[in-house]
Amino acid sequence: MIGAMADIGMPRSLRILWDMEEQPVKRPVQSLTRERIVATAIEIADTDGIAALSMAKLAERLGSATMSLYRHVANKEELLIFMSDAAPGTPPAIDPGGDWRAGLEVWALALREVYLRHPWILVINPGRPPLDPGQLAWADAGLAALSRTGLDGSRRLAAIMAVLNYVRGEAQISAGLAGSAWADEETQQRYGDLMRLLVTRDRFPHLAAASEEGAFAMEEEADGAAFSFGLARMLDGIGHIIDKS
Amino acid sequence: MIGAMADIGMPRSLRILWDMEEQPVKRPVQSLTRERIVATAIEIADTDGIAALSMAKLAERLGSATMSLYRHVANKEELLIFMSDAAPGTPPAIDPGGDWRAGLEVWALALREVYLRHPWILVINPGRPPLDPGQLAWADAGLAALSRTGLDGSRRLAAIMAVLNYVRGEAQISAGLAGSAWADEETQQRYGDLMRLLVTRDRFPHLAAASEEGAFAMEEEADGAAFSFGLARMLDGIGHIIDKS
DNA sequence: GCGGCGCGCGTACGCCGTACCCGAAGCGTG
DNA sequence: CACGCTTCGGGTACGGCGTACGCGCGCCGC
Repeated sequence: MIGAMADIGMPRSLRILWDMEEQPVKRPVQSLTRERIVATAIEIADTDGIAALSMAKLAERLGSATMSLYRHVANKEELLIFMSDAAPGTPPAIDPGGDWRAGLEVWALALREVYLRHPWILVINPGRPPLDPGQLAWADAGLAALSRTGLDGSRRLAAIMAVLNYVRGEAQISAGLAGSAWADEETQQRYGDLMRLLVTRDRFPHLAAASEEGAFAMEEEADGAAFSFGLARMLDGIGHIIDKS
Repeated sequence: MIGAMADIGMPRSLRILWDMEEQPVKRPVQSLTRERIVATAIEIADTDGIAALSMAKLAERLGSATMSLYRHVANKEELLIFMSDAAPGTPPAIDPGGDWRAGLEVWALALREVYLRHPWILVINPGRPPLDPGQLAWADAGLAALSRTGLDGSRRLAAIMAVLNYVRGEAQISAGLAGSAWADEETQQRYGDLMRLLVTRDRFPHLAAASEEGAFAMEEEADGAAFSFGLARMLDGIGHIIDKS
């Protein structure tokens, strides 16, 4: 099977990821392993941001020389692929027999949590469809929630992709703000002030109207509220076609 | 007013952006202008990708020395902010009196087009809420579509943010694939083969079930279809609360 | 005429990813 | 036991990046 993959022209990174699953251990003792490298890289990216992750810094944290890393990863891009396969962990177990909406909501919330804990996943662009074991496991978990809904296969897939896209988009903005200088409360106060200053009725009439109704006061509350609202609308929409099918 | 902004502690980049609007021209002749720099930077990022945009390359394209750019932008990060303000252009004019759903759909499609034309917008993380004139104009256009729906201000804002988040998430994945080696048809064929090879019933039961129903054959068609499906679900969900209000 | 200032530029520095080559240790084979 | 091969960790070196800093030129108001 692995051979077949090579024939098809699977990228090196994916071959390694799937090989790993097939033949679990059987390695000689070695101080530097891919697992350790990837785990440490994730640590750095989580705490200091993806921009602070350099091969030199990573090696220093591992107590090794920079170039030694290249025994285990082909280059930095491959390291990032390994990182984004490992970081999400295992998806929540969704009961295929349970309520589809509750299941999908759990799934979406877990996914958002992953993105908020590892915001750099949203920044590194895979440039290819999800084919690593990690991503497929998450897709499978999402589909589990919809398995008894009567939707056909392509609809089920389209539905979880829609939810995933929404979660991804929201998380990216949310994570971007959380990790910046705009996170603290005082600066958010300033944001409201600036908004009221810049949004005038003649320039942005509809924005001004919403602002006068207190839209931006609302926005200052827990950002989870905005996320839940959008998610609920998406689930409403999915429910709409489930009822009709 | 500009003074007030400075008092509040507005970042330099935003002050420039809004200043520009207030006092239109009145500049001496100068060969290097911020407008020209930003426009050329956008050109490079669009055609060669954001990774290919360096200050040196930009200067070369402009026929100037690298360090001359720093007379007009504080640093590269500020340049990126200027770029993402300018690139989206003016939003489509939405008739506030028209059908809200049609209006929002036009808005979402235009937004997606912006993201596909300038994929780098999705990669650079603003790290702050949208406060530049460009972003606010788009928000205003989106809100126009909902102005007669009976939703209150914060709901209208939450609704367009939900749509924006979805569009953003979808565009990011879609743009990532479009610009990669997986774009051509032959490789997509391989993607289907790999999928069928890796997705086994014991490992990913629900994914396998969807696959057997031809979910991945469907996925190979125009990616616009998947986008429209998710957007329709989101709009269905928004319609659901409009009807109830 | 002249001082100041805005503009474009050149040099230099530290950090980045990584190509390339070397030495040491463990292994099966003669 | 000797030997070569393979595998692993490391060191050096290079080109490219963003940008701090200082210089000279030309235009402007006085």
